[in-house]
Amino acid sequence: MTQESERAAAREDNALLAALPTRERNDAHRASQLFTLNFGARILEAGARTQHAYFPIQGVVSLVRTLRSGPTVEVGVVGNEGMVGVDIFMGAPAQLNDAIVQGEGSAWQMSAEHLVARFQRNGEMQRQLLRFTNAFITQVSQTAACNRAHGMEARLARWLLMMQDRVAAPQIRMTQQFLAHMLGARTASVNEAVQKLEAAGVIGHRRQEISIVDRAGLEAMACECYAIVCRVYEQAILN
Amino acid sequence: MTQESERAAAREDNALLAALPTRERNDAHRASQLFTLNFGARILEAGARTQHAYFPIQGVVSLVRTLRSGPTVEVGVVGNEGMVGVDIFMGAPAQLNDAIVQGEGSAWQMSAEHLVARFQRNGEMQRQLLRFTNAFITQVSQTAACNRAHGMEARLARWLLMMQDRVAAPQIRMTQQFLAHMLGARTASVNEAVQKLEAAGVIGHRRQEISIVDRAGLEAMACECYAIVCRVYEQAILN
DNA sequence: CGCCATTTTTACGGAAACGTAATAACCCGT
DNA sequence: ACGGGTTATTACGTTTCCGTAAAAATGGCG
Repeated sequence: MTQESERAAAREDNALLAALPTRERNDAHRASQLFTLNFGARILEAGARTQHAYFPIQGVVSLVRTLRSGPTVEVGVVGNEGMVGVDIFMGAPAQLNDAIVQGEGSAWQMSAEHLVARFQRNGEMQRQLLRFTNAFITQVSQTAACNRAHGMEARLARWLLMMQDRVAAPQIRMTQQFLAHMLGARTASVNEAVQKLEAAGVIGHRRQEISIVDRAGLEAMACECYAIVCRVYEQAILN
Repeated sequence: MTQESERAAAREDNALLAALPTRERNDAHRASQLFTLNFGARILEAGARTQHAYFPIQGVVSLVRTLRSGPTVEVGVVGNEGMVGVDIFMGAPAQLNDAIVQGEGSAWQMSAEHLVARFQRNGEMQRQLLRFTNAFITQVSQTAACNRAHGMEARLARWLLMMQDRVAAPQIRMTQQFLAHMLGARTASVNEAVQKLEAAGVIGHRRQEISIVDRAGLEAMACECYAIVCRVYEQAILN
């Protein structure tokens, strides 16, 4: 089996579920429904009790915090490698992030009750969920530091790379306005950064779309945070 | 029992352990040693396998991320209400934050093995640990957004308030240099902010020390993040 | 094919923080 | 009371990003 087909195969199921023993995996599937991730959909709402968890098969979900003072900031991003709705099994009454679909695709949707039941069986499912949650904590930590220390350009480069890893396509579709919401900045600032990256020859762009032209070059312009988060997820998924 | 003495009583044990049923609580104590939190001590090291968890009784521990590019940034802070070393039961090989003692005091130190064993008993201990971890995720998320959106002055005010809640003393001792490391800024920038807060009459300060003069005033100058994180911890600790 | 709403790009003054580094204040120990 | 090292403060030019808003371009639809 080539690397190519392995990658394709991996995208046929959520990686977290795929890592389960066959029996648990089938059980998880039976307890779930396929759910379409439509661009822009808010699948979790800040402040509301979380009713469902989502295990993305394809597509990307951003966890976004809206500040009273106005701006919104993305604190983490979840794709095939993880799940959305950790608060369910963490015993929280609610969570404070919105979860917004960034990249279209599909996900397994599991009710809170079903998820809790499976978590409490203390098996591989629990183990995988916790490992993922820990990796997620690392991602958010890194974002916290990154937001303090790194400039727009490097942060944009990181964001594009993380997004591409999860949509597995050379182009990324969204308005710069939307991107600005994710990065917690002005549209104009994002635009400036986009143009700098383009001038450097690492990305191309047109209305509603950015494409990665020179991945290695883009990685070089991204902050260390990209590599760090990648590594952490690799470790979390390996058994 | 007055509120005063209740508060004092609460500080005789770590709140997370104190919330356990007597039997589990005693068991946790037996599996732990009292550990002195000395100012500046690094009780967890980034990249190293976490050998011990710490349940602060008094004192404060900061979780700090060091970026390759130089600066250090605090991503979260833990006191009496929580514990340090969540990665142990989250099944991680290591974590990427340093844990540094910010406020002197003491803590229960429990070995990773003991903690894992107790976590896996699936009882109230597990439940409390997970609830705390979720609150901690919220804190880090908030910090991520805060670092992007709020200015030095507001962030400093928030930091002072959070620190004071955890040391339960009117003064906070540390150099502005140290503070700058926490806030991920220059000493000079911190100094400027300190002076502004002092000019506003909400804090006083002298070498190695900042004291809170007008708490309500300071709260008014802090960003929303302070109140949000407070509320989340309250909810996590209530059963 | 041209209109129109959306999206992108440009513009400009200003605020916040930075890098660097020199100077001043403070306090401990002798 | 006097050093001397640590800590705080001030200084200055520079960069990055913000707020606001106007101008330009893009592309779908009639």
